Amino acid sequence: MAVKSEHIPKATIARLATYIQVLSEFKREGTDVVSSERLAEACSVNSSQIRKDLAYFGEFGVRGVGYYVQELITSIKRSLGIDRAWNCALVGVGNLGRALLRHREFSRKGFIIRGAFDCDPYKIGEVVEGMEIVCSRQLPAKVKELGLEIGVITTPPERAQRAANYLIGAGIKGIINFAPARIAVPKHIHLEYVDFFHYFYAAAFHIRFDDTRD
Amino acid sequence: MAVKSEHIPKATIARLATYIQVLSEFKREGTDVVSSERLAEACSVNSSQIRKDLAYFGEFGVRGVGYYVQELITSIKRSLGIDRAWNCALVGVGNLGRALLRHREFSRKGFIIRGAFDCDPYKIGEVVEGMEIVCSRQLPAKVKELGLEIGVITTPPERAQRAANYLIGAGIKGIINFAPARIAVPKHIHLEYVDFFHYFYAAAFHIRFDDTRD
DNA sequence: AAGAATCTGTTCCAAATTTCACAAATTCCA
DNA sequence: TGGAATTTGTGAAATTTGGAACAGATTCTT
Ligand SMILES: NC(=O)c1ccc[n+]([C@@H]2O[C@H](COP(=O)([O-])OP(=O)(O)OC[C@H]3O[C@@H](n4cnc5c(N)ncnc54)[C@H](O)[C@@H]3O)[C@@H](O)[C@H]2O)c1
Ligand SMILES: NC(=O)c1ccc[n+]([C@@H]2O[C@H](COP(=O)([O-])OP(=O)(O)OC[C@H]3O[C@@H](n4cnc5c(N)ncnc54)[C@H](O)[C@@H]3O)[C@@H](O)[C@H]2O)c1
Repeated sequence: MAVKSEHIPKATIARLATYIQVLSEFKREGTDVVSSERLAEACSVNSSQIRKDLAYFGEFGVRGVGYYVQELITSIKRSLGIDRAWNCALVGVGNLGRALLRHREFSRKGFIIRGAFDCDPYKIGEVVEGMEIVCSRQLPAKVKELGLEIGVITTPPERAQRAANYLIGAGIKGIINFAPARIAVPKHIHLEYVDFFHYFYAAAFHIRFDDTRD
Repeated sequence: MAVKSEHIPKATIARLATYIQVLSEFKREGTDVVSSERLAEACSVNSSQIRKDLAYFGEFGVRGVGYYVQELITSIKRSLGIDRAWNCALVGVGNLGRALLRHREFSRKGFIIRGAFDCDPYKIGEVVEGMEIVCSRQLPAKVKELGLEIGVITTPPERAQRAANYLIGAGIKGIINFAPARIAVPKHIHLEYVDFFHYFYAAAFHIRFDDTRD
């Protein structure tokens, strides 16, 4: 994939995800071509922002016409590296882990949970959504065997570092941490934090202070 | 609460959430005082970033000393408007909705899910985590009765707009949308999108392109 | 076929955000 | 008590990000 520029802003990656979502809706509605202006409106961003975001990766539009919806979806997916499947390991099969396991959309979008790991002996052996829960100690073997690349941590926060250590030792390439705990990883491991409370805090802050401004 | 400045960057709000998380860990470990330098390291940010973020809301530190951990947690919480409880409505009690309902941490942090709504007749009447699922049509009555302020949408994406409409009609003040669909809301309603795929896309992108740079 | 209309890609400028650097405040210690 | 050692809060500099504007490419219209 040709990345034209060195560094791509985090915000651009976030917006590209939105573009895919909205473009998919357009496609479902039968829209074949879309202008940056129309896409911008649906995504609540500026149209030149969209054109600039896309320009990091190439030229995907046709002047005087716009963007072909399906083609643009494909191009963005290739740009993000999601034009192929990613094998994931889920560590911690509790409430949230189960919700993720049962969510069909993950595999549909190319993120396939191929291993479910827990350390609770009562859970090991249980089958959730056609997937047998195995002991965390089997991580190294399974990561190699199944080619797992992304680790998803849904353990309690105090166990997140240990789960990360297992994953890293097993040779995982990136980690998505749903537990509300900072964890330390070597520089070559990509780490994403998913903090639900962040969104609740932001909502509370804005509700409280946006319109009680007197 | 005294907000010193007009506009506060979204990124600042996000970081404040991280600061609370890390400070809580420090507190648990028995640390009473912390410098911006040490906090910065734990949060992987620049120390003057922290000082500037805090400066939006007031002066919470002591020169030559640092910040008193408990005091700073309290100050940040007050700054964000989470020094009180927020009553929430959960709309769509499926896999994800149940995970959220069962998650004790929400009420512990002051976000109390007081109403669970669904439109599936098979689910209405069921009790999850001590909460009876009621029909979405009861939203207006319940929002008033229970003083619900934040609506949490965990319906399928094609129902997200309808759920939002119910919530808005019922007089909710803000919405957190876990469904992967853009929704339209009036300007006075605060809206947060939670898109899990965003994190997976970002991970895929960085794993693929950070270290295959040749 | 020529001119009007449309819409992208890109350059240039403005605004916002982050980082640096240091004066001011506080503590510690001799 | 005074001077060294810390560490905050903040103004100024540097960097990053977003937006306006327009040349260049394409289609539409007559
Ligand atoms: N449930 C939610 O809606 C929700 C929302 C936001 C964040 N979270 C966070 O997600 C995480 C999981 O939440 P949950 O509600 O599913 O908790 P849970 O207690 O239901 O599940 C945690 C699971 O992790 C397993 N586990 C513990 N240590 C482990 C280890 N070292 N290796 C492998 N597995 C291990 C436990 O056996 C358990 O099955 C928590 O950190 C929580 O704070 C959950
Ligand atoms: N499960 C996950 O891990 C996960 C992860 C990311 C995103 N999401 C998103 O969260 C949403 C919920 O996912 P899920 O797995 O829980 O789906 P689900 O199908 O298990 O649950 C959806 C629930 O919403 C109810 N519902 C439908 N229309 C409604 C309406 N108008 N009013 C009230 N309730 C209504 C349904 O009856 C059902 O109980 C989806 O949009 C999904 O894409 C889920």
